[in-house]
Formats: sequence, structure tokens, C-alpha cells
Amino acid sequence: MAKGPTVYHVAERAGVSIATVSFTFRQPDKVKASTRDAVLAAAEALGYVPSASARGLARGRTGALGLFAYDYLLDPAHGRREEGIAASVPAPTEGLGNEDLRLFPLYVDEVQRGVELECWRRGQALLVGGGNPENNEAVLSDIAGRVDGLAIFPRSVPSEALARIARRIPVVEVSESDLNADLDHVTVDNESGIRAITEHLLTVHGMTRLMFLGGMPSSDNDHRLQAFLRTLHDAGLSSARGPNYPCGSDERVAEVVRLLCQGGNLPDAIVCATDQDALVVLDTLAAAGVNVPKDVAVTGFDGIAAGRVVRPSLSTVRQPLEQMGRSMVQLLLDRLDNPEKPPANVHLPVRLVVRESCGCQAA
Amino acid sequence: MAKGPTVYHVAERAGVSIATVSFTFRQPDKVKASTRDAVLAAAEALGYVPSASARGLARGRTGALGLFAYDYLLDPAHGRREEGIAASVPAPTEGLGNEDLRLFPLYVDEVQRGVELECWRRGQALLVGGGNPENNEAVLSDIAGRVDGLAIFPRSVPSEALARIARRIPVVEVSESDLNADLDHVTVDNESGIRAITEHLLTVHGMTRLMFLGGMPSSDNDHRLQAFLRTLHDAGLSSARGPNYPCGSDERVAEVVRLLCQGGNLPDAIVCATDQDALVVLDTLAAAGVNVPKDVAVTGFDGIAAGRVVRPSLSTVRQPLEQMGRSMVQLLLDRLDNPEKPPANVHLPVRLVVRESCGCQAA
DNA sequence: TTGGCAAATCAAAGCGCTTAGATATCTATT
DNA sequence: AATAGATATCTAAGCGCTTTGATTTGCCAA
Repeated sequence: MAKGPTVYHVAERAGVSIATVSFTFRQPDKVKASTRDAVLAAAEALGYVPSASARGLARGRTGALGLFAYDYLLDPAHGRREEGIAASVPAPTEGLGNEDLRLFPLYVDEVQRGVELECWRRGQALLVGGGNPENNEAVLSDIAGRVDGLAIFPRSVPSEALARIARRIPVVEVSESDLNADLDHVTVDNESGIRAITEHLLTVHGMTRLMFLGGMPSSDNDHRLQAFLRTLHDAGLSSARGPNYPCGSDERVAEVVRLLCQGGNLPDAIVCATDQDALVVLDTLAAAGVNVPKDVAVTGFDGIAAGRVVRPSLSTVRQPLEQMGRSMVQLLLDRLDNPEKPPANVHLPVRLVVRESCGCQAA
Repeated sequence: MAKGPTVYHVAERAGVSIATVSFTFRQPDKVKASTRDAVLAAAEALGYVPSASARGLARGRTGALGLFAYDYLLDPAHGRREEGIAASVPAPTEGLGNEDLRLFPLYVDEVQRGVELECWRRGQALLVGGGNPENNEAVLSDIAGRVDGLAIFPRSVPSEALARIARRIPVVEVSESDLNADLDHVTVDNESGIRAITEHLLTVHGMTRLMFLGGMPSSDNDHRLQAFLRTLHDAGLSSARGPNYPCGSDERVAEVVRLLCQGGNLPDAIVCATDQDALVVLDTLAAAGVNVPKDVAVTGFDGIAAGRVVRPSLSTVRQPLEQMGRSMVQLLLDRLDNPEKPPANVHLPVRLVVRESCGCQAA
């Protein structure tokens, strides 16, 4: 691992100046073909690999985009994906890992996948940084120093830290467009999604006593609750229960469900704010011996993989996760091209996916 | 997006030299507490974010690791994941994407996940670069210039390109340890895996006419074929057919299966080199109206998500994919600490997973 | 007080590249 | 053959940080 060759070495070997070496790689047409070949040959012979650090410094751009992949499952409010931190989730190597798709891929993972594919398609380097509750800010700042633009997930970064970073580089966020209104955003049609699944329960299944349940508060979830209430209202109904959102954590969600079971007056359906919530509900109901969908229907929102595999499989609203990631990259690059344009918002459609947990398919 | 503040600005504002600013961030104990606070305050006020390019240039290290996430499905030998390139795979936005887990997560995606988790756990920045058949070398070189160490998948980079890069930074590879013997490697116990699943077919299901089938050639697959033949030999049997590996592509695999069906003499079981191959086999058999596992058993190797979801679900050998990714990071960091140590090889265990396609569970 | 040592701070020299602007080399005209 | 105008190449000045070695400051013992 001897220090590698630099422009100087290549230049010397090719008998040209370092500028010509640089031009050969960055603006090949400025260089006569014969010279170019000589430089390329020298570079090849020497095993020259241009330093991105030096280039970045000289250009004032790193040439990479960043994704701050905050891991919600590392959040104290949930179990944890990391090894041995919470008993509720098996360590990753136990049974050689991820057998049930409960841990991966999640919502964020599919969005990340979209970010990656779009970056690669465009020949963009992508830095993925992972937060964890302890050193979020430090990690974030480190990433920010390495990239030309940053994509982040909702609620993963405090607004003030965000503002600081956004002063230096463009930032695009999923959802939360109300909160950080000066950033670019990718949002989905929560309204239509909740309306579709709620009306499905109402009209197809003839249910009338519905409740909304959600753990973590978020802008998306707020909108979903509102849409839920509006849909009921439009149907001349009201929520079967008071506000069960935001409960605050998976554990609190489970608690609410247990109380419901004990009370003996289950609603016809529990409309959950997210698939994650719905899985907790499903687990808790199963533990209480309640049959889904016979005794109560359950729906989610997001369309994560686990919802397909769990029994009963989860009726939900599928978000275009990959596309959301792609759109983030798009927005970032657009803004890099045109820093002064007003904040943009890409609003994407969602799709109803009916499976077993609402009573549609045979369990 | 005005050019951000630099050490100079922070130093001026805090009334110290730029060296002190740098020390404040990199070696805080060298700086008196009061000075440190002043610097931090100035940095905060100015919204200072250190430039990783400058740091990398000065230090000779970027502080990031790289993963060259070659996408096998973008390879001409397979269908493609990208939109509209091959008819065999729906465009990613069609139906809002990845409904059946056939496209994601694959083998490489789960390994990547392990790389990410381990990097984040250790506070390492991670650059994920994506190759595509057209510009592989360029992308690879670009990544190499950005990182201190690189993790790659088997057969994703020609050996000579690899050698060139390995001259500059440590490279760790999954599998293929025979081929690039001077690199660090993470391998799995192909021998035990194939032996376990083959013996399962032999002893539990009493099958005797087995064949091995695989598409793409690879070191792993070579070993699997050998292990298969040895296992049969040890049982006093021989392969039900000549070598059906490497066929070369998904299409060729399907062709072989179709011929088998037409010939009317199906073996008792088809032991596939990978899950990917097994899925193709399953599809092709289904199209030919052959029942699995009744008419013929099929097994895979890898343990990808799709194998859980497909009907019949796939009996396979599960690799510790996440752990493999984690080990790669481990090896890279170890070597960065100690460049002179001899090439290391982390060899990991696999596990038999019996599901429906071998006839174990009710289909 | 002063000398001596440790702790704190600083000055300055790069790190490897890009890119104006200057210079040299070619081409095409006259 | 001379010269304007391209074209090709080069010179040199950074880009923002780290880090060595020098210098200053602070503290304590003599």
C-alpha cells in the first residue's frame, strides 16, 4: 500500500505538465490525441488513480451525494436491529439473520435502494451514513462535509441541525414538508391512501366501527389521521374510539391493543398509521387469541416486505418507495444545477393493496 | 449555498490560529478547555462544517470505506433490474415496484446491508458505488479514489483491474479466494452446505437420481458442484446426468429444464447452484406443468428473500449474508491497521433451510 | 525573582488536484 | 515568407485542512 502515484508522476513519465494530465482525464478534447494516449499509457503503467480528495478540494465539490440512513429500529422507541440491545429482536447472527423479513428490508431500506439505483444510473457516487441515537449529530456533520447534497428521512434530524447543513448544501427530505418548508421534499398522497383503505373497509366489508392507531408521531401520520377522520365523517360515521395516536412507541401501541382486548369491545377494524404499527397490532392480537380478520380487521400503510409474509398477510397502502428515493436524487441534482429555484415538492401516488388482514383473501 | 465558512473564518472569529481550530476537532485534549469552547462557539455560530476533501488530502486518507455493489441483475446474462431494459422484469415503477421480492433484496443486497451496519456501528463512512456493464471500470476507479479500502463481490471486477486497485488500497472480496489469492476474503462453507442439502434429499426423502444445475460460473459454484459430486460418490451414487453447470445464463438454465421435461425423464431432484437458478427452474417447471416437489424436488443455495415467498417455497442453504458484510468491513479495517499481514480469509458456516420445494412441508 | 519544564498555541509547509491566464505551437491566409 | 488566429500546452495560484517543529505562555521550585 505504498502511497500511490500522483499527477506529478504521470506527468513526468508522459513528458507533459500536470495540467495536461488533469485535462486528459477531465477535458479530453482539449488534449491532442497523441498526447492523450501518452498520458493514458503512463497512467496505466503507473497504476494511477486520481485522488477524489484533491479533486474535491480544488473544485469545491466532492462529486458525491449523501444519504443519512437513520435507522428507526435503532431508535429507543422501537426494538433494535443491532445485536443484543433489545431482547425483542434476535441478534443479527442468530439463526444467521433476517429470516422473517421483519428487520429488512424496511421502509427506509427500499427508499435507500431507490436512491442508490438512481445515483448509479447517473454515475453519481453515493455516501450512505448511518445514524445511531448516540452520535447522530456528529455522523451527520461528517457526512455533510463529504457530499454535495444530502437526502434524509423524516424525523431523523432536528430542524436546527438541518438548517445548519442546508446552509451549506442542498438537502431533500422525505415528507415533513410542513416542518422544513425551505427544503425540497418528496411526499406521498397520504390522503388518497387512507381514504382508499378506509372506504374499502366501509363499503366492501361493510364495517362501521373503525379506529385509527399509530405509534410514533410524524407529519405523515398526522395527515393520515386527519384523512381517516374526514373519510369517516364523509360517510356519516365517527371514530369508534378517541385518538389513539400518537401512542409514542411500539410498546404503547401493544398496550392499547391489550386494553382493547380486555375491554372486550373490539372495533370492526384497526386502521394503523404504518405497517410497523400494524405488525405490532397483529402480534399483540395473536398473543391475546384474537382472530384477524374474523374478530377484527387490521390495516397498515407503507407496503413493507414483512407485510407480505406475516400471517394473516397485511392489507395496506403501498408507497412507491423506490421511486421516492429516485426522486430525492433527482431533486438534489436539479438544485445543484439551479440553487436559486424555489423549494420543490414531488408528490407521488400510492396504491391500495388488499390481502388477508382486512378479510379479503382466505387466511 | 454560499461557500461555507472554513477554518480560517472560525479561527478569526475565535481569535486563534487555524491550527488550534483543527486541534479542537481532531485532538480536543491538546486544547485548553476555555479555548476549545470559544472555537466550538465560533464554529457553531458560523455553521462550520469541516471539508472532508481537505482533510482527506492533508491526511492521505479519506476516512471512508467503499463497496462496489455490482448488480448481477444488470448483467446481460440475467434479466435486468433497471427500467424497461429487459421485458422479463417489470419496470421498477410498474405497480409501484418490487412486489414479489424477486428483485430486492437479493444476495448482494443483504451482504451490503451487513457492510452498512458494521460501518455505522464503527462510525465509518461508507461509499456505495454501483457498477453497470458499460462503465464498470470507470466507476470502480472513481470509487477507489474516494476510499481507504474497498469491498467487492465475486466476478464483479476483472482480476487485472482489481490488482491495480489493490496496489493502492486494501481490497476484500467475497469468495473467489483461489483466484485473487493475495486479497483478503470472506468465504462460506459451500462444501458442508451442499453436503447437508444433498444428504437431506438422499436420506430423508430417499431420492437417488439427483442432478446439479447452475447458470453462471463462479468459484463458489465450482465448489458446490464438486461437493455435490463427492456427496453422491460417498453414497455410492452418481449424478443422474452429465454436467449441467455452468449453463451460462438464466435463459440457458431454463432451456436445460425444458429439455428435461420434454425428455420425460426428470430426475428425483434438481440441486441448483444458487437460489437464483432455483427460481428460474421453478418458473420453468411450473410453465411446463410439472409439479414441485411431487414430480421433482428443487433446491437452491443462498437463502434470499424471494425463496421464502415463492410457491412452493424454496428449500435451500442459507448463507450468513449480513455477517459476511460485517466481516468484510472487519477485514478492511484490520488491514488498514496492519498492511503487512498475510492475506486473511474469514470462513463462515451455512445452514440448511428445508421448506416446500424438497417435499418437506405441505405445499 | 528567576530558571526550567510542561502545556498551549502558532507559523508554515505541504497534501494532489483544477483551472485561469500566459505562452508556445500549428494552420491557414495573404 | 510572414502573420493572425486557433489550438495545444504550460505556469502558477490556490482549494481547506493536518501536523511538525518552533514559540509562547503558565506554573512551580529554587
